[in-house]
Amino acid sequence: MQPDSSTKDARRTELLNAATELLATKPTATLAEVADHAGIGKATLHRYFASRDDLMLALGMLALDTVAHAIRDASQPERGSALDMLTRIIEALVPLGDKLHFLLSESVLDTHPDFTAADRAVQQSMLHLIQRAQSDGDLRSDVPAQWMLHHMNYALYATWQSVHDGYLARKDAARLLVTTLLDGFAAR
Amino acid sequence: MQPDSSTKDARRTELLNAATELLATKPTATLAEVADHAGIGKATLHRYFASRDDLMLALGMLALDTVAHAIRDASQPERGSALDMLTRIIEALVPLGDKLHFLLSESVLDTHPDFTAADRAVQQSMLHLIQRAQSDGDLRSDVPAQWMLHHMNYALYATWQSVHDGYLARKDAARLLVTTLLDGFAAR
DNA sequence: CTTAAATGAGATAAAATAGTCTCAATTGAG
DNA sequence: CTCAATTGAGACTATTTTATCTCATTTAAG
Repeated sequence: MQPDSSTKDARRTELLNAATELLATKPTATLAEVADHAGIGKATLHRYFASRDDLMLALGMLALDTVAHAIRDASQPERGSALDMLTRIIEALVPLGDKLHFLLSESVLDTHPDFTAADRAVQQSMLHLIQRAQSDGDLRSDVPAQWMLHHMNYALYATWQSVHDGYLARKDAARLLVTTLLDGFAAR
Repeated sequence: MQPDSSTKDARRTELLNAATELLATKPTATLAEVADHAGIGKATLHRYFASRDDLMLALGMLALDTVAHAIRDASQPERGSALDMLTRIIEALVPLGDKLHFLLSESVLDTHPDFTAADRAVQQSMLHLIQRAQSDGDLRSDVPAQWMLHHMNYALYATWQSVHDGYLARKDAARLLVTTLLDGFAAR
């Protein structure tokens, strides 16, 4: 009868997550492959997303939502310094590497104003956090915050990939990444 | 008359460089777009590379050759420590970021044994260099060399992109990347 | 159970892309 | 200059992918 909107939403999200999983590692996958991987018929896929472009936009938006949500959850501004917050955020984002793919290397999304605007907002909030850590004297001030952010984004993605490909233990990943970003590789 | 093989080779390489330029930022570009961007007709493109797959493989191989060559040139084993060599290599690789794209995120190439073997060889030589720098006490020994390598590869690509997109001065790039990798972001 | 909505499978149509072919124009070696 | 090779433009075909449509089956609310 009446479609239960919450159920339908959940199904839609599941579908998007399955699509993310596949497209993050094989961006050229066919819509038929996406439907297969999600375990649904391609007709159904089209009922949820009229075109490939629609799907890509939804994927970008979900990625953004998920990341933004993780950042909010990990922030807990009342607890700890800006650097502590950043550390918690990094730990929270490593498992979301497949979503990050859409924020870093999906040039199709660059043409969607909705997406680019929302993306800018998320990046901006991260930038402010980095700048606060610089003011606190916890992060170097002789390195541009913008650079740190960009570098961090790619490092997050690379780390997720290491875990995904089986070269790095999931539980080691965040710690290794944080020490790499903060302390670098040089021996002291 | 007789085709001058060196001229023809040079033209082929120019073609590949143009293709690299486009496909590194827009991996889904059409063959017609590739031909356009290279300033040639698509018929000619097909005369050099029978299929898209052929082109991709040639791009991967050129990327590998270029990178391997840059590494050899920058090495100069007689001059300086392993860490010095690594630093020179990083400086040399930043401008080759578009080539790196094919070594990092072109899943099509994973199915070409020729490519994966050659890639493995290059990565292996870099790994040995990192391990030497660890033995020398110049790089931390409590961080896996394999991880450093993987992280470095992505950092190189991210840096090239920053320059390419105009967010980072070409002349600042290598220095910033080296200090990031070696010293990290934490204030001392 | 009943029934309307949602789904899957696959046929089909439409569109995009890859790849082939022809021919006139250009190039470059001799 | 001459001539054979190479090229570019675009028509054309083949193939792949996207998108639509139909209909029998499944699902779940009431």
